[in-house]
Amino acid sequence: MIVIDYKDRRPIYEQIMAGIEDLAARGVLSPDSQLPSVRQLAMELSINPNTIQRAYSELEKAGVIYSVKGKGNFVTAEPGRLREQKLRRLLEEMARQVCQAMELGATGEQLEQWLRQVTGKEKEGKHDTSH
Amino acid sequence: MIVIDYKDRRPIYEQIMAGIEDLAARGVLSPDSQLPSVRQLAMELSINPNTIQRAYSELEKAGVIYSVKGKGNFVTAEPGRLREQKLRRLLEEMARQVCQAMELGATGEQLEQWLRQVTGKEKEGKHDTSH
DNA sequence: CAACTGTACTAACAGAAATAATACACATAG
DNA sequence: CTATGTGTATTATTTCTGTTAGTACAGTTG
Repeated sequence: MIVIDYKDRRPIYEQIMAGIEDLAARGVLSPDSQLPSVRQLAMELSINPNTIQRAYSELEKAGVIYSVKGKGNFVTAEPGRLREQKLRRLLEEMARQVCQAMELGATGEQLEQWLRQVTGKEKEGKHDTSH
Repeated sequence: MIVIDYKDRRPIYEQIMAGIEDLAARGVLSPDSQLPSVRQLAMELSINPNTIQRAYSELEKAGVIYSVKGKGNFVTAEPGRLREQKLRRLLEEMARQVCQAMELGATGEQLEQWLRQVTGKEKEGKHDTSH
């Protein structure tokens, strides 16, 4: 379910964090459901257990999961709350990029037209990012 | 003019590249204008000359600047062309983020409304990124 | 007890970034 | 020609982060 991309600049433990957050946000992992154990996931992904441990402990610190000694790691976050949170951060970042785009000469009208194109294609199920 | 942020994940040489690209894109550095020398800029930023050298050589490989032995480094790119290029890459990234936002539950209408708010505030000169 | 869990710890390794110290080639002002 | 400022190249060293490896210990469960 989780895929590691070694070309990705982000370290492995962050990719794992993002992968689990994503599963939790989409409801594939519902609250209180159990995650694979540190050693098991390390086996599946062919990486060191310590790396999984790091991802899990940081996810716990972020409030996404909780752990019980001797039992396992479990999901804390509800999909709705998580999606809300991720969306909010995404929009913050996009707002900065919109400002940057306007500094580069784009007008509000151009951006609105561009957005309609993108959202339009999105509705049709295709993910065409070419221009 | 160029500021180095040590909290930034990007390496110093990339921050320098981005800084110079930015100055060239905004026309502060026009084509054929001379950049500070490797050693001088290293002094100003209190970093090693080799780091500047790396930034310059990669900028040359990217076609943003050119260098003349014994004379110095000079700007190649025209502001217009650079802005165009940067804007295109920015929109590609934003398109991916729009898709992601819709996966998180945002509708096209919500995004359009959101965009009008952002572009509206931008016109007024304020950079308010709060929700 | 055995076989799972999480957790902690130390040591070693790998890669990238940055520094340090030279050295050499070219341009130009004096 | 010399001195000084350019770019360029090279090698070694350092530093930091991420990752691996191995071991150990504590709690849970059948």
